[in-house]
Amino acid sequence: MAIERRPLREQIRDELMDRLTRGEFAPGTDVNEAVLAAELGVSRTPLREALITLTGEGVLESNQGRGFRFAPVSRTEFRELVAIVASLESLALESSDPAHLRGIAPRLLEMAREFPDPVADHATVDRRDDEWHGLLLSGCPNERLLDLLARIKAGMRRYENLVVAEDQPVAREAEEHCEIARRLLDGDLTGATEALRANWVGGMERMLAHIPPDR
Amino acid sequence: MAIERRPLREQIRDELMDRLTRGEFAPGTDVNEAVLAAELGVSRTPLREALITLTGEGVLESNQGRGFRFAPVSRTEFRELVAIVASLESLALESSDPAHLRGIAPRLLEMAREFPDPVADHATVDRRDDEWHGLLLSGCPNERLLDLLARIKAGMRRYENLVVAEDQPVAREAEEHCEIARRLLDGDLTGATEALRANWVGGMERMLAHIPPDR
DNA sequence: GGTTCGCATTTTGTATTCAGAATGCATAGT
DNA sequence: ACTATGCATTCTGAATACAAAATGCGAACC
Repeated sequence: MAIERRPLREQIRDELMDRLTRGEFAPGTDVNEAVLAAELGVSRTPLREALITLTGEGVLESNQGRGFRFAPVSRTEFRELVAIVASLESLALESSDPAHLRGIAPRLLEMAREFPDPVADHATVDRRDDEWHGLLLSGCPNERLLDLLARIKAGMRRYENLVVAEDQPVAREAEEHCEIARRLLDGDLTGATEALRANWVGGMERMLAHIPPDR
Repeated sequence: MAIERRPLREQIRDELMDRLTRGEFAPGTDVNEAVLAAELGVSRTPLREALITLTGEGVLESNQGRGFRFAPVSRTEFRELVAIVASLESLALESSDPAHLRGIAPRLLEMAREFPDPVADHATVDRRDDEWHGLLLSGCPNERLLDLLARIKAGMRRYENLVVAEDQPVAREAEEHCEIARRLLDGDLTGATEALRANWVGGMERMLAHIPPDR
């Protein structure tokens, strides 16, 4: 067993992302460094380093003298982020080996089909969705692109807690995934890319209903 | 005059980027925190915070126990970055107001025409190129996208020092800019986007000649 | 009563200190 | 002569200490 040797700041960053995913931090809330550091059992130094990393990912904001706070959500920003991710995932798909895509298509289809299981909580749905997109992009050779996508998606995580799982939207999402998988199975890369874009735009609209009007 | 009130870490980050642009740091070199901090006249704490920020932008790498080093260059990574930036700038162009684009097109054309002035050093050429792309994207309403582009381009800066200014490539670059501007003038957004992609790919190929083969 | 000034408290921003890991060299052993 | 081990040195990683800015409250003044 290789023992864990990562800087504290990274472990802290991950822990904070976990807590964020669990809904422990509301957007707009500010961070009290001393309290949070004590809670995590570390000193302020590596905590601040993690906070700075998360700021770079758009999860937090910082203001001179006022410290860090969890970035507030806004419909505008959400639309902006979705546009970016849709573009980047499209690029990732286009750069992937077509043969590989055809190879994973059956599994993608399968995953999409078993998607709308008993109306699970949104955390489970989101995790499944992430897995699916992860597999979809698994053949992309552009490592920087995958890194970038991961970082941007981290910045979007705070939007996921706003919605409650609903039957109909989840079914729609699954249907769109099936569509993409079918195109890949046919070797229709252009069509798949188009469907992927549509999936993001559709998902965005389904989400937007749950995001309060802007600032 | 509004007096400067920014965290040291940000000022340090900018200063380091300046020095990087001036070619003071070779890719692959590692950072000695104590020395650099003394040189900048600050303590290691805000310096490290700046280093962490730059790591998030791809300018530096960090290894447990071994500190930070300027990320080495590689043809592969360069290609990856160009693909990303090309996609994102295309998206930015497509999200811009067509009327605004038509409005700035004349100025873009003008700038492109006066581009190949007496064979300036590459720093000047790069600065001009940045200005041009900056104006091109000035109408993009997607702020997150512009932020992201700025960060990714920061990560690409270290490639700019590898090339020496040459007459012919600079002329080619200018010609491509003219092409893009003309399309915008005609209101041909699709064509402009295509030409922009071509410009990035072309620029990449012109650069690749100067980047040593991979690791 | 309301507003403003000033002080106390809290919290962030930066510096300094301490601890532990990595590197390099010298020496001892084969 | 070459390898391996131990030690000294150097540097990073993390914690603590200090300084400065922001916030909140209360009293004095209008």
